[in-house]
Amino acid sequence: MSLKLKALDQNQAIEMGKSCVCFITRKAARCITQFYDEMLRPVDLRSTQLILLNSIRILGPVSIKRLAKAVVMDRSALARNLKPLDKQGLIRIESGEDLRERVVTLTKLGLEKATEAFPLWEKAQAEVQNKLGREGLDTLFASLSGVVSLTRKK
Amino acid sequence: MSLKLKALDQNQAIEMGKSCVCFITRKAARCITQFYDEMLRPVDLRSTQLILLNSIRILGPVSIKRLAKAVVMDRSALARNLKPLDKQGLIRIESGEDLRERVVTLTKLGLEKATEAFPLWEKAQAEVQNKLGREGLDTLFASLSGVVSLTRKK
DNA sequence: TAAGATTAGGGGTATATGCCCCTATATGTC
DNA sequence: GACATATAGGGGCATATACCCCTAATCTTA
Repeated sequence: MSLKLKALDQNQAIEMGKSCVCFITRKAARCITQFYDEMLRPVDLRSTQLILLNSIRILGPVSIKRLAKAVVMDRSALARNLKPLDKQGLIRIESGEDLRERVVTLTKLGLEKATEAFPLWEKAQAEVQNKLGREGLDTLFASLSGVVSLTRKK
Repeated sequence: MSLKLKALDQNQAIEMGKSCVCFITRKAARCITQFYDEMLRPVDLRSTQLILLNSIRILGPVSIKRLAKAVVMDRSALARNLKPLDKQGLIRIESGEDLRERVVTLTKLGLEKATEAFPLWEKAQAEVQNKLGREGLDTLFASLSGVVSLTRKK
């Protein structure tokens, strides 16, 4: 930076603090995650983990790559997040026919865990829906989907 | 769990995958964070870091506790997030009059960094606003604020 | 004022997340 | 079939985030 910029003033700072989409979105993610985490505590699962188990439940035997795309997450981050689930025996990770691939499957134990978690998730979800209202929830989804697709490449 | 539950079926799984507020919110947070991060790369700051610098800019010399409350973040998580900023000399952390407290201040270098980052942030913000529209942005904010206040204790 | 309660942070532990670079495996082309 | 290219993951590195428990400092109250 060769140019001498005028130092960020209080008004600009306040504007950033109030209107930053990244800030509000991350803040909300932290809050909502804590909320779901707390609801899921009885089954000893984090929200992120339930999300993964559930996605694996849906996508059946699935490669890391495809799963990562489905949950919109970095491949290597996903792979790491799978480790605790693997260690607990909730999923199985094996080589596929294509030897480059690793195929992820839900185990019996994993399905049981997801089954136990479901009613707790429903309760959390219902509470949120209750507070935000059906419409609030719909617009929230619409907006956030907008954010996601906004930044998706390919 | 002594009760034998009926195993989570595909429809339930799909419902969870499609409607989970936690999932969509985290997904959006990841996406938007990557977007802002990329825009901020030229000044070698992450979005989270800019958010913190900016909050410190606004709140002046501020204790960890108060800052954590302002950004709605766990105290100890915040303290750790401050470390890289401290190491880079962008902030200063010292003891306050109350010896239990640590007081955080923006340094000259930190102010410069925030100043350089501001136009980049504006650009990112403008792009998002462009895609979502003024109204989309407003509803997004309303919804997310709802989520945050929904889960705030005290 | 001394004992008990409250408050601010620190450190341990575990997860979540992304980028970059490297290796192994496929695939496509001559 | 040999070589160039493309694809799937793994590992290093750095940050982000939360919970729990512990210590130090302050405040309250008997």
